Amino acid sequence: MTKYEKQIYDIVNASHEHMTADQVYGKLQKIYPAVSRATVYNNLNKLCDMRMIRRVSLENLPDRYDRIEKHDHLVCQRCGKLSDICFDDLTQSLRTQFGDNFLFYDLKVYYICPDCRKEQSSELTLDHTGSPVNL
Amino acid sequence: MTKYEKQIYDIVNASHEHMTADQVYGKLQKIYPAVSRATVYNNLNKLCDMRMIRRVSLENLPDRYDRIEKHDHLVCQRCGKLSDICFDDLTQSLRTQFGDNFLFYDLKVYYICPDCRKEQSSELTLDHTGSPVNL
DNA sequence: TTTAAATTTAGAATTGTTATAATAATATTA
DNA sequence: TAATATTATTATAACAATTCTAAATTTAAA
Repeated sequence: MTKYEKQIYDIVNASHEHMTADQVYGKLQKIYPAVSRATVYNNLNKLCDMRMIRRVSLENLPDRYDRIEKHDHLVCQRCGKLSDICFDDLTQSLRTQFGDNFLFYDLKVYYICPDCRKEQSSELTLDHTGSPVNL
Repeated sequence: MTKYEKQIYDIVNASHEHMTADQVYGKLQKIYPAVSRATVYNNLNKLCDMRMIRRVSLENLPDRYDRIEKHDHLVCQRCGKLSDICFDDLTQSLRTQFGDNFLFYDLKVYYICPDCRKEQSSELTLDHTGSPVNL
C-alpha cells in the first residue's frame, strides 16, 4: 500500500461525509501539496476495486466515496444531501431469492431533509426550466 | 404534450431495456430524422420532472430511463446489465420508520449475470488497470 | 547496481450533459 | 385574421467529472 493509497483510504474512512473525489483531493493536498488529481482518481478506483471503500453514485451529482461497512443511505430529493441510515438487513432474504449469484445491494431512501422542508414552506421548488414543481 | 415528448415517453415505456439518452435519440431519429440531441435531453428531463418516467443512475455509466411503475433492479456488477425484479415492497416499513418525510426508495441488487458467469470460468475479470480481480 | 515493475504527474482527451442564443412552431389575444 | 407572446426546437458551445497518455519518478527485484 503506497502512502497515497493509505492516506486516501484513511480520509474516506475518517469522514462520514461521503466525500467527492474533489474533496478527497482537497484534504490530501493539505498533507501532500504536490499530489495530482490523477493520483486521487487512480487510488479511489483501486480502493473500490479492492472493495476497501465504496462508491455511491447519485443522479446528476459527482460520485461520492464511503466506508465499506454495510449501511443504507437517506438522500434528500431536493438538495442531494446524503446521510447514513440502517434499515433492516435484506441480505438473507435476497440470498434466498437470488442464490449464489447475489453479491450485495444498495438501498437509497429518498426524502426531503429538514433544511429543505423549511425552505419549501416559503419558496417553491423549481424544475430544470425554472418552473415550480409539486413534490 | 408535444410530438417529441409523447414519442420519447412511448419509446421509454415500450422498451424494458432501460435506454440511455443516446439510445432514445437513436430510436427517435428513425421517426424524426432531423431531431436534435438537445430535444431528447430536454424532454427526458421534463418527463422526469413530471414523474412520468424515471431516471436510473449507475456507477460510471450514462443515466438510463425507465417506466415509472414501481420495481427494483438487478445489476450485473461485471457488465452493468440491468434487469427488472420485484422484491418485497418496503414502502410500508419505510414509511413507519421515516414518516411523512419519506418519498420513495431505490433498491439495486448486484449480482453476476449468467453471461458474465460463463466468461468468468475461462477469462478473468479485470479491474481498471487491467489486473485480475476476485469477485 | 542494473533492470524491471508500479506509481505518480500534468495535462490533453473523452464523455455525458447542460447552457445559450437564434429560429421555428404553437397558442393567445385583439 | 394579423399581431403578439409563449413555448419548443435546433446547433453548437461550454462544462464538469473522469479517464487516458506518455514521460518522469519511485519502489522492488534480480
